[in-house]
Amino acid sequence: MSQELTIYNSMTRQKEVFAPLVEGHVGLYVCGPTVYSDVHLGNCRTFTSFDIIYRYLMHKGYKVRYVRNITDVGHLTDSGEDKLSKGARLEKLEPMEVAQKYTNGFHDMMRRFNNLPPNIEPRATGHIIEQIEMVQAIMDNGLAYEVNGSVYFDVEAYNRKTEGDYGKLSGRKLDELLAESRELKSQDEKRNPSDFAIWMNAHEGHILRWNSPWGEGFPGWHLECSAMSTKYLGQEFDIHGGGNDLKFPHHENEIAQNAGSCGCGGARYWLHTNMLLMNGRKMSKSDGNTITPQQLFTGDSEHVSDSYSPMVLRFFMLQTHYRSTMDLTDTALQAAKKGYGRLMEAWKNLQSLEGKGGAQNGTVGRELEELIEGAYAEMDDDFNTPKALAKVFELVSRINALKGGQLSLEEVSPKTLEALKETLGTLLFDVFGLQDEGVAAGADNDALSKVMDLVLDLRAQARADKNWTLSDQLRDALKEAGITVKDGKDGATWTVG
RNA sequence: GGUUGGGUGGCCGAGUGGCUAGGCUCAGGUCUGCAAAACCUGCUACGGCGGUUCGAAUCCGCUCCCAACCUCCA
Repeated sequence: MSQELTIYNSMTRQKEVFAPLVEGHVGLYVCGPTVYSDVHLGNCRTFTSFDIIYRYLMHKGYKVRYVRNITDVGHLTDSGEDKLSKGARLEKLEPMEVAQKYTNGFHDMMRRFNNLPPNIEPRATGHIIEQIEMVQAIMDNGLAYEVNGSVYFDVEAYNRKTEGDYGKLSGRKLDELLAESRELKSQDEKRNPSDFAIWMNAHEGHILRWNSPWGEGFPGWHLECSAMSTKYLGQEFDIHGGGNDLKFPHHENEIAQNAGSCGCGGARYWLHTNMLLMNGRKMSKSDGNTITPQQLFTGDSEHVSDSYSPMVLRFFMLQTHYRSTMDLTDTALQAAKKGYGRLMEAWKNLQSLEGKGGAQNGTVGRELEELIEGAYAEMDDDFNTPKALAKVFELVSRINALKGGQLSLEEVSPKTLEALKETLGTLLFDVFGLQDEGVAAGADNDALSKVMDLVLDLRAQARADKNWTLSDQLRDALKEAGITVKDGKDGATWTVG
């Protein structure tokens, strides 16, 4: 499994063979949330995508340093108020309380989706000094100017110096941007509309403020990512990720700040996840086309007919490539719920199988090996989880057929079957990050297990007596209680939910 | 208007110049006391119009439509 990994680089707009700066190590930076309100589903999708990427890189044997920041200052609303300050005002809390509250909520949600924590989770407010130093470095290079205690990045000067680099990530040309934005807004302090604040003067009443060479103020949005990625991953590092909507201006400005402060390259591979849509349109809090993760878990929303657990959602995300838009609809979620259930069922079935063939595999054994290898190979192609999952489902059919007797275990060597248990388990749980929710829901509950053994014994007796009325009554009553009974060749099995 | 990415079977969703993923749904079948599950079979699609090619859903051109970004957003 030491194949080449190819990654789609947004900067070059093509797939490239991944080669880290330092052999065996990967520096991964992902733009984290601004913690001024509850996480929304789009965040969950993005961070789950990167979680799978993180997991796969580790699976490939890389030692990964995964840095994902928390933005808790500098991010302004339309009206120019800091998002954290606004939250503090509305909720009558300290800004740091707001940040902590939503950081906690964010962490909790990440855990529910079974996303691994990053190795470093730096906060913008914890890196004011680094940001001030970066502002200073940019000024020293003549690429920023101060006006009334605020410092602006001089985009035009930067673009001249780098011979037109500004906008290269998002495909924008500065002169076109200028023509556009001139009419939109006149921000008096800027020399140019496309310039952006890297340090902002704190007006009276602005709570978040720090001393700086330019007076009391606070860092501009964009700057924290440049400063913190540099601090923890270096002036040049491997992968930078984030949502598609951050390409411009956030990432474009980050690049400018990195290059503008040290003349260095920053990230070598840029990865962007695509948007989550609902019913064909972007999810947006402002226009009501939105649903919270919590609402999906409980099914309490006009947009869904059923509840969908975190793992059903994770499975749903796996079915779409991270660079494609993902359209959330009730029917699609229904399909995911079914598919996830079938996958977990097959996983359980696999555990009960023993290869009965000789050392040499028959056709079925060889197919099993090819399919699981194929699944891993798909992951090497820009983390193609939908294709990998397709291979897995071909395995599901084989596994179920072996279990059901439609395919013969004589065709599978014990060695192959044992290896499959190992490699499929690794793929499903370590790489995809799925969890078997059915287990958590009761099968490992000792008391319930014993009760169920008893009930099913009684029912088996009734069935042996051809007392169909009683056996059906038991089955129906259990169904009512949320327990599904299935009669198989070797007796009945049961599942919760 | 500019930028970026799309338009695939009933729904979702991959994908490659020819060998027609996968999930869900639906129909038929096997199995079963029944049911469920499972397995098998079927539903053979690529927005429109041209072009390149022996051959294109896949390459090129034009056109229509959609989404995101350009303003806070993963």
